[in-house]
Amino acid sequence: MAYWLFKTEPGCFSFDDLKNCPDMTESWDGVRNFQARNFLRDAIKIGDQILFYHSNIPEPAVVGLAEIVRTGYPDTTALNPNGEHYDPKASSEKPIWYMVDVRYVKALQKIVTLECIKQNPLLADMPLVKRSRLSIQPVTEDEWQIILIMGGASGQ
DNA sequence: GCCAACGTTGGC
DNA sequence: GCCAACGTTGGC
Repeated sequence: MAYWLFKTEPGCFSFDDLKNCPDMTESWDGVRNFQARNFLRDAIKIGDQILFYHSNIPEPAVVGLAEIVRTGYPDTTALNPNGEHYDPKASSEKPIWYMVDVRYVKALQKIVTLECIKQNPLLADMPLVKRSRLSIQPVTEDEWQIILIMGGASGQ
């Protein structure tokens, strides 16, 4: 089992949106970055655990936990010319882009802000700190445990 | 809203 | 295949 950090702008899709979706699953579509695509297509497995991160807001932070319920499959939003994620190079034969399905697990007791993550030397190697633009990032087990402790959700 | 970082594109 | 230009992301 592996750990990941998924970034989202809450104005676009928030952790509450995930919590409130009727069937408790939501497709993670619209990823248009090759490195993140490779994680979605090749590396992410069912049951992998996710840190859900809100970006592009005054206080960016990890706000909750989610998990993978379906592994990578073609992202058909790339095929819709009227959609905002349209990519004219994609086709049903060559989808280029992939998505996964995720399920809400639980909110953290307290959010773990980027500021706090930056202050912790044990988290200095996280891509979030070093290469913040990557939208899907691997998280080590140590980093996962530390962030859960900081968020008041350890040992569960 | 600014701008630095960085991924992608395209001319050569 | 290099690299400058361009577009996007995301912290501030």
